[in-house]
Amino acid sequence: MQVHEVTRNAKRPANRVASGDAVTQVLKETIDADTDKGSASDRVAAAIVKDIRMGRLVPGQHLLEPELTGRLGISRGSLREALKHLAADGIVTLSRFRGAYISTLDRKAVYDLLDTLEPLARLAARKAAENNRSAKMSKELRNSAMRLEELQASGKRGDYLTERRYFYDLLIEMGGNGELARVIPLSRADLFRAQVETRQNEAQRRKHAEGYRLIAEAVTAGNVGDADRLMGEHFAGTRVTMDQLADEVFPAA
Amino acid sequence: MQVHEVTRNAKRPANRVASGDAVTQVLKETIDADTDKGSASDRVAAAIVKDIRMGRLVPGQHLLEPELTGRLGISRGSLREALKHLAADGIVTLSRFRGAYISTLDRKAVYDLLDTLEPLARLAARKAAENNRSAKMSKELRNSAMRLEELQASGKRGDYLTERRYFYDLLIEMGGNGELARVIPLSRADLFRAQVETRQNEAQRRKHAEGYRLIAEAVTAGNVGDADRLMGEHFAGTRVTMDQLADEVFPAA
DNA sequence: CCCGTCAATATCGTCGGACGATTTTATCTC
DNA sequence: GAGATAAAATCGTCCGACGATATTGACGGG
Repeated sequence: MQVHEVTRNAKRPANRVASGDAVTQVLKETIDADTDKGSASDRVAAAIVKDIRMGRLVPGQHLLEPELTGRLGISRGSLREALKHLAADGIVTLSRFRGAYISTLDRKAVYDLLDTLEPLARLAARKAAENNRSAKMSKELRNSAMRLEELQASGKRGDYLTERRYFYDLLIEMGGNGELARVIPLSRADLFRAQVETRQNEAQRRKHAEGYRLIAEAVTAGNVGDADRLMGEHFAGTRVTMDQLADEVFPAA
Repeated sequence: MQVHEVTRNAKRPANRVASGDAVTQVLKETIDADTDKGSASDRVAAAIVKDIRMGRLVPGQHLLEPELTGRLGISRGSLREALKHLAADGIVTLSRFRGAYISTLDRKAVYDLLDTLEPLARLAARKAAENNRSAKMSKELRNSAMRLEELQASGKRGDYLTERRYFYDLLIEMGGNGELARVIPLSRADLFRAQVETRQNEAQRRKHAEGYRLIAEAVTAGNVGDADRLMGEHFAGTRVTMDQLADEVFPAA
């Protein structure tokens, strides 16, 4: 399970300039600006996932409770709820007396994730195509796919991943399946993407971004079969890319 | 996310006699006997899911923090972690100042759950069939399917659901996909089953139990295609059963 | 007798401090 | 320099407290 940022009411990612501030303030800002509602632990969990996307937290990184409570201005109890939540989603790994670490995905974990995520993503695409009644959301989905191609070209990796998350949130919201929104491991996919994103070459990245545009077109055209098939091809392409990446990208867990 | 009872190392359900004790002791016993490891919040969450399977907690039921901490002998903090976890998995619904309730699934939620669960269950069946190397686990899976038919006939609903959960845990463990174990909403399926189980007629129940035997045979024979197809037919049968059930089984959420 | 108003109660979300258990690190001795 | 010992760090759990809000019950008027 992933961090349950409210998937309904998917929120357009803010186009914030990345001020290279002291890390001490970064998480705090993230919370105040973007995840301003929900319980304290939900806000913290969402902020940590976002910081993974933005590259401010990297796989393997050590998270200390005293430090985080200090930075985020919350109590240990609330922080522990957030970490427990993230651990259940496989975003962080908790080890007693030693602290929490941002999880690292080895090669098998990545293929397992892709195998599990694919049927859910295809379901999301089918449901969205079949259920899409809102012209506004259709337009927003196409816009998001367009922004993805722009962000890919501009090299803003963190913003690209945040926009990608928004794209999936939109797709799921359009499909109207609340269970899918709860189950689909988008946050773990964020972790996966953050880990491999910088290791891909230009062609791989471009193809990845193009996939979203094709999917958006099929979905907004109400073409259920194409939406499903294109999402499948998108995953097939991702697997090919993974096959091409060196082993060092996937440290031993 | 569902309650992450350690799915690896799936534990055979104890054939405990249901002593109709004071409810005050029931949860406590459940914890001590069956969920004896892991953190306090994990034990509590697992115990609550189990009590839902056993019919000791019913959908819509009100859970009060002071009462539960008293019964279970844990602090409020640990209980809150457990409730938060269960809420993320859609097992309980938290509403501020009003308490926690066992979630109730309306008709749409049930169909959404089935749509989401089906591709994951089929993936589990395929992976188990394709990956099954342990003769011991194959035997255990067939035994579990056999016990399911016995328990169905004997009318022990709670034990049937617990065995069913064990069957799925086995299947997933055999498949060896750790991501699937994390994502598949088995606890929510438990909630769904507990809600509808008593409303099904004999024929519906018998067919349901038979499905597991067929699946177990295909899986242990290493027949990937059949395993996938049979799981799909199993879900198709479940949908037919749901279509036949009266609306009153699915209260307004 | 019914209904609206208002106070008392119940309940959650969060906080801060405390303790034991265990790992990690630093210090000291040889 | 290596090993043993002590100190520090860190998590898991518990307890008590406070504010905020919903629920409940009492009270009085119509």
